Amino acid sequence: MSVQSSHGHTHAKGPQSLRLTKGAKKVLEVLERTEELSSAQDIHVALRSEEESPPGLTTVYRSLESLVQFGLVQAVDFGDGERRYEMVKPGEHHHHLVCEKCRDSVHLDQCLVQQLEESIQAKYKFEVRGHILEIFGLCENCQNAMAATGKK
Amino acid sequence: MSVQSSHGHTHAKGPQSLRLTKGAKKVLEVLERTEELSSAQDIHVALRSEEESPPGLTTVYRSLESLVQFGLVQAVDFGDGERRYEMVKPGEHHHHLVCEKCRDSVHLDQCLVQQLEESIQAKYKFEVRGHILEIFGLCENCQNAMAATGKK
DNA sequence: TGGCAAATGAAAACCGTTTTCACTACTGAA
DNA sequence: TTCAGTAGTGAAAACGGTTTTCATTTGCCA
Repeated sequence: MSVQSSHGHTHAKGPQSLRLTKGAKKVLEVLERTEELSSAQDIHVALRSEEESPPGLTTVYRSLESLVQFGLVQAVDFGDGERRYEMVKPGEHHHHLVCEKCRDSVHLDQCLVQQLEESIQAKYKFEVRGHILEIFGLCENCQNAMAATGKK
Repeated sequence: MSVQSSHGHTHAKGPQSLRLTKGAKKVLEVLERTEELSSAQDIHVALRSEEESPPGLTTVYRSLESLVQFGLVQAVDFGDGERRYEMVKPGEHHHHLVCEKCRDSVHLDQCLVQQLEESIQAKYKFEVRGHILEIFGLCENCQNAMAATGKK
């Protein structure tokens, strides 16, 4: 897949040929320097605080969609009704530990599911194309905080 | 945790003592005889087609919430904006293969993450309390259908 | 039976996301 | 360089699942 600049007339006939639009570049910049996962609205807020004429929310959503198609960004869903995004480091694929208390998340360094896929494929004749795995619980800090206050 | 009937005055002081309300029972009945995952709206539709005075959507949502708290039902989120629910068979914990085409889902017979939890706990000092793992792809039928029509 | 808290339903509020539509910006061709 | 056409953008509206509000009903208990 080739990534080209915005507004180029490509004569590619793909469903939609992918371009890196201006807005998408700004979105990507935010994600590049953000350690944690960001929601579309997070990104929008960030852009508004630093750009003179920041892209609107709509454009942020659209940019994220195409960045995901590019494979530059991956969407992560914790099932709390708000999708989050992060840069894809090439060749990396990983999951998160999400603290239920402070919502901080930690990357697990590699994909824990890969080795399962083959056996699933064989056993169920199911063509695996993707998966979500997110692990919830309490980070060390919150464990301590709760122990201190006696809350459960 | 004790499950009691609706409207009972329990003198338990828990945050909210859990009761199995009339609406929740009906919701549970639907889930009991449903093989696939059901959304709140699925359940509501099912109830409307078979009850003289079916619980409203609001009640279905509230029932599901408490059934999840009871531990009788688990919520599953595929990240498509619609939460689904299923009965928890005691002691069972599993994940799903979800076909991206027809949305059918197959239960995996056991939890694939359990053995990971210990090592995560040790390595990250993270207290694991739960996780989501759902695997997406194409079921055998849809693979064949696509092969037949040449679609990709 | 009367009182009261819990349960319920309808409608409205919510909130993240998507769609619509008018307008702007860019590009390639003439 | 201008023109035409297409892609990108933003504001506002639409959407859809879920939650909240609030008035009403239900059923337990004294």
